[in-house]
Amino acid sequence: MLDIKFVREHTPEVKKMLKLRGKEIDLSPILQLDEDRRILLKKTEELRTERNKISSLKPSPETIEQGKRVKEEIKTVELQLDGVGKQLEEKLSWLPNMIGPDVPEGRDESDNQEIRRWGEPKKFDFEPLDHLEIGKRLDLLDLETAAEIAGPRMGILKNEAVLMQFGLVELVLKFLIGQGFQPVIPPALVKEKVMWGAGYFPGSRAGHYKLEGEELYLAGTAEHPLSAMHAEETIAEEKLPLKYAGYSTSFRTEAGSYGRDVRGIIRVHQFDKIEQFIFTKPQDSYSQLEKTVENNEWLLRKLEIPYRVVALCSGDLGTVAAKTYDVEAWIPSQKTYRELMSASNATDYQARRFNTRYKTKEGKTELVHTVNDTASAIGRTLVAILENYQQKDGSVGVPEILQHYVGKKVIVPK
RNA sequence: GGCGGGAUGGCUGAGUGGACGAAAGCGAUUGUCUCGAAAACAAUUACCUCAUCUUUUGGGGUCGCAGGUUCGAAUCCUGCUCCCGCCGCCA
Repeated sequence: MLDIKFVREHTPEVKKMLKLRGKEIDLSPILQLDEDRRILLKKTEELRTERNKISSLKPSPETIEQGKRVKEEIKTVELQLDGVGKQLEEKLSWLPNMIGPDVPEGRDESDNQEIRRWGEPKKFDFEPLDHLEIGKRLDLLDLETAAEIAGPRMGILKNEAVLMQFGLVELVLKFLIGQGFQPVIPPALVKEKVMWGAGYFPGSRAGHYKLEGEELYLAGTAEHPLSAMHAEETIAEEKLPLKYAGYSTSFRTEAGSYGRDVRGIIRVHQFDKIEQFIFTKPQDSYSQLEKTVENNEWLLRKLEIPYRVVALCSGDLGTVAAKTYDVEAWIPSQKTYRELMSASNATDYQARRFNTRYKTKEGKTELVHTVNDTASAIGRTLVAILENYQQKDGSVGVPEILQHYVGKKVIVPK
């Protein structure tokens, strides 16, 4: 969420941000509500001052009579103030974050800017199969049975794919622990206020599952519970940055993605993921963002999967993100790079909603910044491995770093 | 799921209608003392917010949360949340 004071004092910049993001939100109702609220606040406080004065006097029939009158007035004004305040917050919570420095301007995905590439896409002397076909032939993936059990966009991982998943989890967690991250398995069910605080509500409500009869949602990513870990807290400066590596199953309705990535497990309702989440001092958030991306690159290099790093343009940026890098792996069957990881600096947008602050050495309390990045979206990582390591005879090589987890160098048809 | 107990400042904990933003102790910070430290003594020690002549002054709010009663609520009433204990169930 943006600071209303900031919106008031930097209205032209906020308008420019909305334009760059391609959002059509009219600021005038927000500014009007803000003004109304401040007038009502002043009025309320004046009346309260009066009440406090009266009630500090010795009670007499006159003062009690006066107090009764003031009480009624306060009631009316407070009711108005409350109403205006709620409207303001509702409207304000739809505004996306300000755009960070060096974010390329653009309308959509096609304007994203490639930052760097690593590795050469492998030349196959045969037509490479897609991961679903490979998974079927090697008995690693079963989407038909999954569909019977749970409907479309679901998957069953089997055999070596399962071993690879656990291998990846261990590999990535150990690496991140070495980088100062605390491993965490957070709840996959979260309260509405968590979804709101993380910045996904109200905007992305439709993308998430709500539990019948409960005020709980299935987390769409470990980012949701992790972002709330220090809500309503003031963290000591020397504890920052606080770095968490959260492992969690993630759930997405994928509403609005009809027809996209329908084959295989690139886009499914349920997947497992390790997420990097960092609470940091404001001045360090952009450098932390770069570091998380380096961690992504470490993994893909270890797996020897060609990738590129892309900076999202203003129009493709998510609501909470001031800046986002996507790390995309080469997918041979699609002859293109596909998003595996996504790193964002949310600056103080989430911290303001959660009221997560830190105390500086000078004794001032300020909002922290939050940075989040996939460490490994395991399903998609498996896709990249299967496709890039496939061989002409139908077998799939196991990346060297995972061989000891899988117990073999090559997966052959059973 | 049932029954019982609880929630007050960084911590422990007092406070059952007005003088309470809140006793006392601990902790922390500063000072005196000391070569230095400890001890002792003294002082300071929550946060949010609005306005302002913006290292100033004044106002408002905050005792788990939300309502209510009252001229006046940490204190009374209602609902909720969370924590602790016992029983039940259970991986």
